Amino acid sequence: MKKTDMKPDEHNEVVTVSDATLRGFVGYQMKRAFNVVQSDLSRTLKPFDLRMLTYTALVLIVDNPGLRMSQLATAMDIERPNLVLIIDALERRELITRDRVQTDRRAYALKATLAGRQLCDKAITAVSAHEERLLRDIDDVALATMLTAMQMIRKARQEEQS
Amino acid sequence: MKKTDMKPDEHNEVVTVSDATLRGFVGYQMKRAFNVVQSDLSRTLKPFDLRMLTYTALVLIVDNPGLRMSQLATAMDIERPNLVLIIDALERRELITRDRVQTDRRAYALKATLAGRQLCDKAITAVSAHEERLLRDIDDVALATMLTAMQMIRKARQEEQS
DNA sequence: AAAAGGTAATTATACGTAATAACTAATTTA
DNA sequence: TAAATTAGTTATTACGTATAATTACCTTTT
Repeated sequence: MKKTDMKPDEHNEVVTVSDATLRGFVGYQMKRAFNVVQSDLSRTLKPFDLRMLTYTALVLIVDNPGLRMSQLATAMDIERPNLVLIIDALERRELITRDRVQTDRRAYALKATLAGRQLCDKAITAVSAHEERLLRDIDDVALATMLTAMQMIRKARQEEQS
Repeated sequence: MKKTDMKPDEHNEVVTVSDATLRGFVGYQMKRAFNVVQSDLSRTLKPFDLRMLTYTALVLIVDNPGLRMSQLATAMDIERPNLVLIIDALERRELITRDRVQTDRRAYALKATLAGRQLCDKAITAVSAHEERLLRDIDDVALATMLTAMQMIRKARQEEQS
């Protein structure tokens, strides 16, 4: 039985912690792994003054010029209210523009500025390098299998909710 | 190119959102998949009035009677201060006891009560059933590969930090 | 025995992410 | 035109995570 804590047992008390029950759960493993990936990602994005969600939003805006906020919220799978501050931050730094749509004056068309596109490119390069380093010991087939499985989990919910 | 939003294009504007750039990143896929798993887990634990972390702590205490808080924090990979409220909640509901260790009166020995063990068993059963349902379309080999890959990601950080 | 340093748990605080209700403004529909 | 809907916003709340600082206790050294 694998133990996570290997201190010597001096007082006949618990000195090793068994997570045998939890280890087989996908939720448990995924949470632990995601913590590692996320903290690596946060560190990687820090020099660009981007957070996980501002980065995601920026990439999607660069790739989809003219996007509206509600579309972006749907794509990011977050609630509209939570997108507002993210967009505010990107606009304040002049990485994106937020222009009223002529045909629907309730909506904003989001577009990346030149500075936004340049920062986005640099950030993507940095994130790629960091992921490659973090995942270098996992072979390509296993990685592809994991990515496919994770996409299936996303789809599983979509089907459940409809 | 796969699009996530399939509304009809009525005004020649962006109506589909491409996440092609992000889709290949493990961090992106894992965040999305983890959101699904976590929200399913939260719903599953709600009837037991447990959250993800109180559940994890309870299982580990049941499996490791006499555990100390600092050991539990290490095992859960969270900071000691953040464990305090979790343990408070479990103790308040009399699912665990928190007794001073005689040989080291700074520390507490954590043990599950009978009620704690019973609730834990029920919760584990419910979580197992929900995970099985969520993952039923993923074959066992792919699942095992994913679990292994996620454990390797955890180890990758350990090595980096030493 | 006293001093110095370390450890266990706690308190307070802050940040990032997520969910909800309630609101304004604009648009669509009935 | 009135009613319902949609886009975006504000405010609030909750959860998970991280750090600094504090108290109490332990261990080691002298």
